[in-house]
Amino acid sequence: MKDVAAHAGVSAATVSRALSGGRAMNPEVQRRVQESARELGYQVNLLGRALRQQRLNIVGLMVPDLENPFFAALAEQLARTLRGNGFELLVSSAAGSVEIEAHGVQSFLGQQIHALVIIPCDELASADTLRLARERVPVVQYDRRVAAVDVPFVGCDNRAGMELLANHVRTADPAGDQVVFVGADATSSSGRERLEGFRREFPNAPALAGSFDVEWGYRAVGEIVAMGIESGTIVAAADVIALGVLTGLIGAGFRVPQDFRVVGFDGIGISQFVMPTLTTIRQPVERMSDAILELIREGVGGSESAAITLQPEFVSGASSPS
Amino acid sequence: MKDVAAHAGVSAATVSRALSGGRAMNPEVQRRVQESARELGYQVNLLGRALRQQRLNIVGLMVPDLENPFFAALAEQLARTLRGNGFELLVSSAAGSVEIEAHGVQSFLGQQIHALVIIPCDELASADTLRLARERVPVVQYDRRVAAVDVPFVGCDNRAGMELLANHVRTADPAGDQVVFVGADATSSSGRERLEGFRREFPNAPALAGSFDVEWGYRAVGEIVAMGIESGTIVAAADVIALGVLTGLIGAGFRVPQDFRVVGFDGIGISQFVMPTLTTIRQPVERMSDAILELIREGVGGSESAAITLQPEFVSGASSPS
DNA sequence: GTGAAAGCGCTAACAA
DNA sequence: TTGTTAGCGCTTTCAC
Repeated sequence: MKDVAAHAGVSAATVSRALSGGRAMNPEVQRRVQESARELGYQVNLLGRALRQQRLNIVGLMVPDLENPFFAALAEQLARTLRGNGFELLVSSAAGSVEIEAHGVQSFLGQQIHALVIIPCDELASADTLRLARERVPVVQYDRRVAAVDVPFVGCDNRAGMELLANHVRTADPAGDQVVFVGADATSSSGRERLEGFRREFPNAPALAGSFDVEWGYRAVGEIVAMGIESGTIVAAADVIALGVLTGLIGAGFRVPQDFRVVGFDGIGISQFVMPTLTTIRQPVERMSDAILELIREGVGGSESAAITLQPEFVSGASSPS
Repeated sequence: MKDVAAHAGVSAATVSRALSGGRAMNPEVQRRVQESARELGYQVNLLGRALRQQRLNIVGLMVPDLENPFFAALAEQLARTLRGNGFELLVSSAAGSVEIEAHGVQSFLGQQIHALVIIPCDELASADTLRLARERVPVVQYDRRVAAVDVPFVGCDNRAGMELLANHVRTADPAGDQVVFVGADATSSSGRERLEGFRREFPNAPALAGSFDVEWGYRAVGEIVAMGIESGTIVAAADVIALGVLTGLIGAGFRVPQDFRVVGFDGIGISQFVMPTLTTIRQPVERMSDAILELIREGVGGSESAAITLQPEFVSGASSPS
């Protein structure tokens, strides 16, 4: 920076003003400084700036698992939204572990990020991490909620989504054949709420519990067959699970949708193009990202934490390629 | 930090020593300082530390697209490897754009990251970004290579992988029925090398070009049908593409593997559990991550850039769930 | 409109 | 072994 100042024949303060562009100044001088900077290949040290300003214009996103394509899609969309508004998004994965999550959040905090967006790993065990983070920086919970901690939340209405799915299932199959729920772990709010939503609609249908990944859906088919069920509708708690279910069904020789109908939840990323007739519930990812941006801008001030629950929409199954 | 020093009755330098744990010191004092720190909820400001030390123990990973599950898998594995060795991995996505990639890399550099790992967007247009980064920090190219720039590379031998696939295809189908390649864009080295590998094995087979995503595989089925092909083996340049192909085939009423066999490439993440009979080539992700760690540790010093090309392995198609 | 100077939080060299 | 001091690169008063 000193070099640029010398090269342009001004002081370091002027270089700073010329490049950060905040205050009014002689445009001719500004141009000269910018040219010198380019010529010398100078690039501001964000650490120096952040140390002085006490904040970096970076938002951290902590996800439970990057290999879940729904989280990847959330990350991509959030990055897009923030990028258009002067922020950079950096993503870190907890790899399913509460300890790694805690450690990663600590690292984010140490870097003086502007805000933290977190999809908590565990409805209970992530609470301490959230409490800690909230003392230092604006925090938003995304998609999954730790209710015990007073931190704003943005997500979709999982129970309403299940209601939409249930209506579809009943319409498509008024005879009321077998319905099975292939759920995820109940240690996340989304998993629990979707199970509750399903139970309210189909109190007597069997519900299996697993995790949010393809493998579980694949294995669940074995369990369903073992129950003696050979046709019906399978409601998966997420599209990744539905994908595994479809794979398992076809591998086991069933026909879709003749033998089994499969519906999912999330409606995003890869699943949009997976298999025929995957009907799903689409989460309003753009609006959720916008809501997060808004919270971050406000600094997530009050002790009165917002809980922004947006409405998902029904998406009918894809047809085959022409 | 001053507060902790006062609380423990020592100087700031001692607090620093006690918490970063580098130098020898009175263990009793160290314990006291650590206790004070915990009591006051003190956490080091990594910015201050990095500013002083001129480096952060963070490695940046720039990927073309987080929604590609193969890249997500690479990111997860790299994070795991680095985490075990004192580094933190932060991920940023270029969202398919060279401009966003350049901007993200600039941001990483401004943060004084310890090293940059990059899966370049474009075999040509990413060159400037690589050159710029290499001036400031150790850089490793991963999976895709910009040959024009002298920056070390870690990846797998795509041509050898295609050879393995070809052997399988010929064995499974000695009659030699129709083989079609559903490729990706040739603006990435992996896309180009896999196409070349295919061409060398099947000089006369048709090869379609598209992109590394599910949607393209799905659409490719339409093109194949339009060519009048109604059975054979489809070689996809990546598992994500194979996934789309399978979806398209089944949606169009074909049977797999009776009418069409499908093989993929990458062998990682979601694709491991997708559909029956998806045979693929598995990239040695763990060994690739280890190689990257090694390069980062060495500081990627010499002007003689390494090109570490590891051997992939053949993975036969999955069977159905029991 | 611009420069001089102070200081963000930390650590490394040196002195005690 | 510990304290003192200087300074990493930047921005922001406060004078001019």
